[in-house]
Parts: sequence; structure tokens; C-alpha cells
Amino acid sequence: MGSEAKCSKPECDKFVAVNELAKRRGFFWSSFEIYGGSGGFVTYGPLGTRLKQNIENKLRELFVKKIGIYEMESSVIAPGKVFEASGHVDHFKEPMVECQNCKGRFRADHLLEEKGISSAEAEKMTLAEIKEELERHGIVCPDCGGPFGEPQRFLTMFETTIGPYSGAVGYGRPEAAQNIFVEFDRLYTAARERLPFGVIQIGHALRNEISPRQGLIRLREFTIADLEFFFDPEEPCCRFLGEVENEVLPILLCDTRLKECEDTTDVTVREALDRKIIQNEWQAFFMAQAKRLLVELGVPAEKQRFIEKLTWEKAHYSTQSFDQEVLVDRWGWVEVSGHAYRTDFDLASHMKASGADMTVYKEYPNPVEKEELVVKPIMAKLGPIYKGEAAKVAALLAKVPAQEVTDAMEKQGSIMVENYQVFSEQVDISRQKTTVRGTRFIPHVVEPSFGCDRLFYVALEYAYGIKEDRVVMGFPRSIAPVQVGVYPLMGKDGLDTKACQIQNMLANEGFMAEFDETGSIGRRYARADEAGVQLGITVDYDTLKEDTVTIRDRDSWQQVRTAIKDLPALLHDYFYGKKAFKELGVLIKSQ
RNA sequence: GCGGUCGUAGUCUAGUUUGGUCUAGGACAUCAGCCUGCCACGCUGACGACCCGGGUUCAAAUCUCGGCGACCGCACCA
Repeated sequence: MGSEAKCSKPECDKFVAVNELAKRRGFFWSSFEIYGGSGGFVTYGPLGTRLKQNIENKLRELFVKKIGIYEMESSVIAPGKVFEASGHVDHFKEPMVECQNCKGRFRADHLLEEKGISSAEAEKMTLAEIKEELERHGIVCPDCGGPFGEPQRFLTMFETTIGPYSGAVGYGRPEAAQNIFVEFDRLYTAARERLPFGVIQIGHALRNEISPRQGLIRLREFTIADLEFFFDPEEPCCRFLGEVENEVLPILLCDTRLKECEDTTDVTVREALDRKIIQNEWQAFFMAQAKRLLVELGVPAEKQRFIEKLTWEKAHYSTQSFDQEVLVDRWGWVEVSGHAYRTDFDLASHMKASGADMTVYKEYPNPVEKEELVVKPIMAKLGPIYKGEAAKVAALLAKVPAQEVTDAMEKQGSIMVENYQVFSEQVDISRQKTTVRGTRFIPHVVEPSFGCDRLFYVALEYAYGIKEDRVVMGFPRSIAPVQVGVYPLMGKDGLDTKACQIQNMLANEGFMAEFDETGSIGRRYARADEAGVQLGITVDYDTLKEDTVTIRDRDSWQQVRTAIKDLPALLHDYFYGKKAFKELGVLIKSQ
């Protein structure tokens, strides 16, 4: 049974078809097959690597080139402190117990919560303490009443040691975001200390999933694109909002979800903000951009939606979160990006843990004149009295609010600081005028975060089509892994040499162009369609006479004839989306 | 991690029930040659597989145990 025949059957879904094609044509496959394989790891082949790069470059185009987001690249492994500070160490380790009788597994902290122990308490307990508490409350398996084994912590971060000393714990990053927060200070300097600004990092992340499934959808090592956008919470306006305010976002709201209803509410970006469905302008802007990105990857708007996350579904750092989902053939709605309002959580956490200053300075539009009381100890008088303790007295005095000192001096002529009495003649109280020109604050963050492997998968699935029993991968032209195939009609009479020259010329013009001379011309077209090659240039006998070629469109199978010398300019326009296929030459009537 | 189903060339599969005739068959793909004047033509040839390891047996693709992997369900998914 041939693969095409099988895939025309209804029970053969697109996931199976796409995965089979991907393996056969080298888009991707699961890694380490010669050693029996290992779940959750994937290898991208020649076509897949190119497609993935094109998708990642779409992100760069959309965010880096068009709106000036900065890009950075940092390490996958980070010292333990980074993820302790970020809260991941706490949130990634869940104590679990297994029933020795029925093998059911339960979250130990949840079992304890039922006995009135708060989750905060449970989180702090050691495994021994958890075991003790479980025994003390006589907690047994809720399913069968069987006894529990030893509690164990399940860690979904990959743990390692840095260097030869086992004390130095390191973790594989489960998201790319933390690198950005950790490097905030330098990034902010590089951004010339102006808000708002954003930084994107596209790179691998690691999550030690219990059981990775669903091919590219859930991997243990995957590519994530985290964009952290920093802004002043007092100036939350998005200057690009005008470009997207009429974009319609289909959102499945919390309220709707709680009614166990799956209906989305269609709102424009403007409405979503006016009705406070989305709290933040930048977040709404990025959601609109995310929708447009998916459209450009070939996923129509009606196959996308946003889900507002419920309180208990949200990450520990987020106040409002939406997931962007795409409808796929096999599993229904699958998350492709997350949009979280992280407030100042991350910068504040790292500031607290590291002691580094993560605040930024903001100048007021108008300086504020401030008059304040200043208490200055007169050391010339304190010194002779308190001798060696004079400095200490002065320090203690500095801790007392100036107004309090002034009041005491006016009432009693002295003030007690601990056991020391300071008299009014020992201090100099004055009113000082100062000009406050600005303030320091921690920026807020909205984060769009894309799963690149999932973007890749949905692009493949939506490109997958069957035309006359043949697979045609109809990628949008901007992400096609191969832009042009160049084919001699026959591998003789100099047609092959001519085709080679054209391929070479196009490659030098910057196109991804491939030469193929084996098999019949029809076979080569079919092969190219399956790889998603956007255009086919065929060199025939007329080419030798008049220096023209035919260009074949992968999707319509139509052909136009055009002069070789015009190819570079025409193709550049075509791939930039400035020209349609039919504008590339004179349409040839189908034979 | 549990339960179910499953694992044969690049891909899809026949064979497994009932161990031997399997030196493992086919289709498609790939490569070489011939042919071929625009959509997987044809012919000839080539390449190429029983997931890994133990056990039972005279004999294992087939039975059995363990491992690994895949899919589905449960759980998990910041």
C-alpha cells in the first residue's frame, strides 16, 4: 500500500501524514534512532532546518527589524542561583508519592492541603517532613486505601553540576526569558537607557517532561523565542497601537470558560482594551502581532484563538496570561505562543537575590522642588562628650526621622537615642531646599513567548495538501525552504549546462536555488512539490533559441515564460510579495 | 510513571494466530543505464529490513522475559 493511498483514507490524520513525509523527505525525525531513540528529542534535516530558520527569521523581521526589538543570545546552562531567584526551583519541584498497592501517583502537597496544611507550608517541607506529616495524619491512597512509598521530588528542570566541584549546581534553562532579566542592566545600557524597549532571545530550552508526546508538540529540548518587553507602568501606552487596533482577536474568556463553554468572543484590539479584557496595550499589540505571524506562516485567522488563563493555570510570575492556540487535525487546539504580563516580578526577584540594582531612572517632566528638614550632628560638640562612641551616636540619630528630632528639641531641648541623650545645641537643624529631577523604578514586563517547534509543526500541517493524489507542501512563499528549482527539460543537447548556469546565477543573486536533472520532468515537479519548492524554472529548446525559460508555480501548476535576464529582478519582487505569480511573464496555456 | 495497542529496507506494508518451506514477499521512493520535447511513462539493473538484549527450542520475524521507542487513555504540562 502506497503512502498516498493510505493518507487519503479518513482514519489517517494529518499528524501521521506530516510526520511520515517529514521523515521521508528530511524535514525532521526523532533523534538517536540508531541507539533505540530517546523520547522528546528531535533532529531537523536539511529541509526542516531551512524552514525553521525561515520561521525564526519571520520573528526577527516582525520584531527586530520592524519595531526595533533587540536580540541577544546567552547560555543554556545557568548557575543554580538564577533559577532559585526566578522561582523556578520551587515551582518545578513537586513532591509526589506513589501508592504501593495500586501504583497511583499523587501530589503529596495536595494530599496535605486536604488536611489543612497550607500549600506554602507544604512547599517548604523536606521529604522526611512530608513523610512524617503523611503518617501523622494517617493519609492513605485515596483510590484504594493502600500505603504510600517514599515521597519523591519530581524536578522538571534538567539539573547538572558546573565544573568539577559537585557543589556548583546548574540548571538547563526551561525558558529563554531569565537570561534577559539577568542581563537587564547591560541590555538597558546598550539600549541607551530608554524605555520602553524589548529584547528577544531565540534559543534552546530544556524541560524534563514526564512523558513527552505528540512529536514536535512536546519536546524535552526545544526552541523557544522569548520576548521581554520593558516599559514604565506609568506610561503603558503602545505607540504602534494604531497599526493593529482594528485587528480582531478571538478570545475565549475566563468567564466563558468557567461556564464550561468554548465560544470565543471576537473583539478588536481597541475593544479589548476599552473593555479591559486585556489589561495592557503592549500585550494587546503583541497578541495582534502573533496572530499576524501565524497568518503569515499559513494558518488562517479562523483557525486561531486566544485563551485567557484561569488563576490557577497561570505561571507564578504572571498577573494576566493568554495562550495563542491553533487548531490542528489530531489534537484540536494546540498552544503556539503565550502572552503573559509579568509585571516587575522577575527584575524584582533578581534584584532581591543578587543585590544588583535593576531600577531605572526617570526624569520628571518638571523638576519637583522639595523642602525638607535636615538634622546634622555637630561633631565638634558630640566628640568631646561621647569620645569613642560619638560616631555611633551620630549614626543612631540619623535613623530617627528629622521631624521627630525637631519636635523633641523644641519640646524638651533634647532627645534620647537608645541610652544617649543628645541636646539641641549638639545638632544643627535646618530646612534645605532640594530639587528632585526624577525617580527610580523597576520596569514592568509583558512577554510574548513562542514555541518555535510548534510554529514549525503548524506551518507544516497547514502547508500539507493533496492535489491529484500528490502531496504538495504549499508553504507561504516567504518561508519556502527552497525558493527555486532549476530543471533542464532533457539532460542533453546542452539544456543541462544552460540550467546549471541559471541555477548558479540565481544562487549568486541570493536565492535558495536547486538544480535537478534526474528523472522525467513530471517526476521532478512532483518531487519539488513535496518539498515545498516554490517555483520551478525549466530550460527547454526555446531557451537555447531565445534565452527565455518557463516558470512553474507550485500551487497552481501554471506556467509563464519569461526572459532569463529579467529573472533576478522579477524573483526578488515575487519573494518580497510585491508581484504575483502571473506578473512574472507570459502565461502559457496548459497543454 | 501506570494501563492498552504496536515495532519488518528511505517510506508504507505482507508474513507472527499454528516456530521450519523466509535465502523474509510487495509497492512507492532513491541510484545507474536506456528511453523521454512539460506534470510521479516504460524497460533493465542496483541499493536496502525482522527495535535491542536474554531465555525456550534441533530450529525464533513468529513463543517467552527484560529494556528502548511510538501511538492512545490516565497523570503531568510554571
